[in-house]
Amino acid sequence: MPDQVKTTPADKRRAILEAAIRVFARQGYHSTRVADIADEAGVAYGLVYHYFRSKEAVMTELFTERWSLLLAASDSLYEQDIPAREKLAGIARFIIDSYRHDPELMKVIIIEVTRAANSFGATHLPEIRRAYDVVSRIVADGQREGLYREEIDPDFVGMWFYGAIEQLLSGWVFGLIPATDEEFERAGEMVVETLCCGLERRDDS
Amino acid sequence: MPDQVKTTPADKRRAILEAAIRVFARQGYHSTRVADIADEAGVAYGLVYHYFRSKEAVMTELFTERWSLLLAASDSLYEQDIPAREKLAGIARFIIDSYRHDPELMKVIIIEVTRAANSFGATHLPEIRRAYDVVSRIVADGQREGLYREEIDPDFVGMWFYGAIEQLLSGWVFGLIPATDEEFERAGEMVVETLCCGLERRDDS
DNA sequence: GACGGTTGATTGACAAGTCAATCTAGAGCA
DNA sequence: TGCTCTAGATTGACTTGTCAATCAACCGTC
Repeated sequence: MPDQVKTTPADKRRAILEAAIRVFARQGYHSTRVADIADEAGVAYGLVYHYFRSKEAVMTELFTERWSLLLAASDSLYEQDIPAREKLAGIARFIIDSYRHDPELMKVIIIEVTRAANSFGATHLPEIRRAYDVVSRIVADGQREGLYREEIDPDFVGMWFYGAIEQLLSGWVFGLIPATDEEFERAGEMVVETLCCGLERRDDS
Repeated sequence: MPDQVKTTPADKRRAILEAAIRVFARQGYHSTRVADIADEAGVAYGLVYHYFRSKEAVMTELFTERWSLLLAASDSLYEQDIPAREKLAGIARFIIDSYRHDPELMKVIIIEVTRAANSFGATHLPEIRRAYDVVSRIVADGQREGLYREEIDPDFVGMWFYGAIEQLLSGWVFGLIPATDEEFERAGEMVVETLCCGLERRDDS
C-alpha cells in the first residue's frame, strides 16, 4: 500500500475540527451529538475527548481561531493611513471573503456564536464587542476629522454595521438571496456606500 | 377570602404564557424546563400540556401573537399615503415601542426566534421574511418614484434594516448600550436617518 | 354523577462524558 | 537485526443525569 499516508496525531486533531465544521454547519450545534463529529472524522468517539475537553471546547476553538483573524485584520486596517471609508470597506470585504473562502465555518460562527446571544454569544461577548469597537473607533475618528456627522453615535454605527453584514451573510447561508460571485463583490461595497452616505457630512448649503 | 378572584381556564392559559415569557427571557428557551414554566405560573406540570401540545408550541404562540401585530402594523403603514421615509420610521418605531412596552417578550422573540436561524428561526422563516419584504417593497416603490437610488438592491435593504434594528435591541437586552427613554426615542430615528441619507438620491449636480 | 380542569409521579429516550482495555511507534539495548 | 518496554493514541461500551411528554387519579362545580 504505497499511498497509505501516515497520519500524525496533529492530523487527527485537525480532522476532528474540520469534521466539526461540516457537522455543525449541517445540523447546527445543538443537534449534533459528539458521535456525529467522530463519525464524520472517521475516528472513535472517545478520541474527541482526548483532544478536547468538551463538545463546547471544539466550538470555542473553531470560533476563536477565525475570530482572532478578523480582529487582527481590523486592527491592522485601523492603524493604516487610509480614508475611514476604506477601512470600513476593508472590514466588510474581509468578512465577506471569509465567507467565500469557507462558507461552512462562517455559517457556524455567525449562526451559533455571533448571533446566538444566549449560548456562545454570551461566552464570547468580549471578543465580539472588540470587533464592533474597531468600527466605532473608525467612525469616532472620522467625526473628529470632520468627515462624519457628529449627531450619530459611533457605538450605534458599530452595531448597525455588524447587524447589517451578519444579516446579509444569514441571507446567503439560508438561500434568501443569491450567493453569486458578483453579489459577493457588490454587497460589501453596497453596505459601506449606504452607510457612509448617511454618515458623511454634506456641505450642501 | 373576599378578594379571591375566580380564575377561569382562560386565565390559567394566559398565566402559563406570561410565565413562559418571563422564564424564557431569564434563562433562554433551551435551558428552561417545562417544570420551570409551570412553577413560575403557579400551576401543575401537566397543565402546561393540557393547554399546549408541547414546549415548542408555547414559544410558537408567543412569537406568532406578537409578530402578527408587527406584520399588521407594517402592512397598514405600507398602504398609507405618506412618504416612504415615514413608513420606514413607523416600522422602526413600532418595533422599538414593542420593546419598550414588553422588553421580556421582545427579548425572547429576537433572541430565540428571529436571530435563532437554526431552531425557531427556521420554522418561522416565512413570517420573518414577510416583515423584511414590506421594507423591500417600500424601498422599491421609493425607487420607482425616483426618491431612492436604483443601484441599491431593495432586498438587501430589507435585511439591513432588520439586521440593524435587531442588533440594536440585542444591545439593549444585554446592556451593551444604555436603554433610557431618550435613547429609545433617538434610536429609531437614527436607524432611518442613517439608512435613508444613503438611499435618497441627491441631485447635487 | 359526569365532565372539564388539574395534579404530579412515572416513563422512556437521548446524549454527554468516563474509563478500562487495546494498539502502535519508536527508544534503548544487546 | 531483533527484542523489549513505555508513553501516548485510540477504541467504544457503559454510566449517569436530564427532561419532554404521558397518564391515571383526583377535584369542584353544574
